[in-house]
Amino acid sequence: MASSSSTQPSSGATIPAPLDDDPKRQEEEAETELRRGPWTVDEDLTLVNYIADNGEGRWNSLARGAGLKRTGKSCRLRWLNYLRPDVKRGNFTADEQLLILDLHSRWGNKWSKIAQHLPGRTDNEIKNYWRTRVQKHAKQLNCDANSNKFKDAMKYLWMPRLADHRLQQESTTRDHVPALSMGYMESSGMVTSSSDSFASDSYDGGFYANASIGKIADSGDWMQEHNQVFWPELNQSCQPENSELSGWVQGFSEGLAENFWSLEDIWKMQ
DNA sequence: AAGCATTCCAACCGCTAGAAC
DNA sequence: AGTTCTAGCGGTTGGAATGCT
Repeated sequence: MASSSSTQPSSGATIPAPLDDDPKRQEEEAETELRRGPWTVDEDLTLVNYIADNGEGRWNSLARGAGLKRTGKSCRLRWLNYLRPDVKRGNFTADEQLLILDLHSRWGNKWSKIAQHLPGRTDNEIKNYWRTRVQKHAKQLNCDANSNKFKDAMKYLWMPRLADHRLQQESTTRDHVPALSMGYMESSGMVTSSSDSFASDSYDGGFYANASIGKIADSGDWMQEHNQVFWPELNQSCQPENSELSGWVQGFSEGLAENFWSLEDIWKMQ
C-alpha cells in the first residue's frame, strides 16, 4: 500500500531522474528529508502546540502544517502513545494487570480493544507489557503464552493469587474499597451490572461490578464468583479436572515456591 | 571500572479497512 | 466501480538503561 511505503528508507540503487520537476523524484527527495528515530523536545513542543491550536487528525497534513519533518504516521504515534495529556505513565497497577490478563484470555492480542478498558494506557504499552512480562514467564515455563497450558496457569494460579494478594493489601491499607478501581469502571462505562458479563463480545465489566458489590471483603467468595463468571467450566472448584494438567499445575505451584515466577516480581512493579 | 547480558519501551514497519474522490 | 488516501492495528526492532560478573 502506498501509505506504508511512505516512511520506508530508500534502499538499493538510486533511480536517476531525468527531470528536476519529476514528481516521483521530488517525493523521494522529500522522503530523504524526513526525520526518524527518537523525538526531540523541540519536536514534541511543536507537535503539542500545533495540536492545541488546530486539533488532531489528518496527520499527514498536520505534520506538514506544523513544519515537522516527520511522517503523519510518526506524529500520530508520538501523540497517542506519549504526548497526549491523558496518557498514564508508570507501572501497571494490580487492577490493570488483572484486567489485562482477563481480557487477553478472552480476546487474544487485540491490544487496542484491551486498551479501551484501561484508560490512559496505550495499546503499545499493553502489548509491551504482555511481551516483556507475560511471555517471559511463559517461556520460563516452556510453553507458549497463547497455549491452553499457559492460560490454565493464569486461571488457576496467577490470577487468583494476584487477586488475593491485592485484596489482602487493600484490607491492610484501607478499609474496604472495592477492588478494581471504580474510577476506571465509571469512566469507561463499565459499571453496569448484570451478571452475565462476558456473554457477548462487548465487555461490559459485569464481572468487576459484581466483584465490587458487597462481597469484596471475602476473597474466597470473590474468587469463586470470579471463576463462575469467567470460566464457568470450572464449576465450583478451582482445580483442574484433568490429571495431567493437575500435575502440571502442581509443578507450576512448586515453581512459584521456588521463585522462578515470584509474585513479588509481579508486585514490585507497582 | 569495564565489559557483557538482559530488560524495557519508543518507534518503526507492513498490512488492512474504510473513507474520499 | 476503481483508485488513492488516511487512520489504525499488531508485530518487530533498535538502543538506552540497568544488572551482573
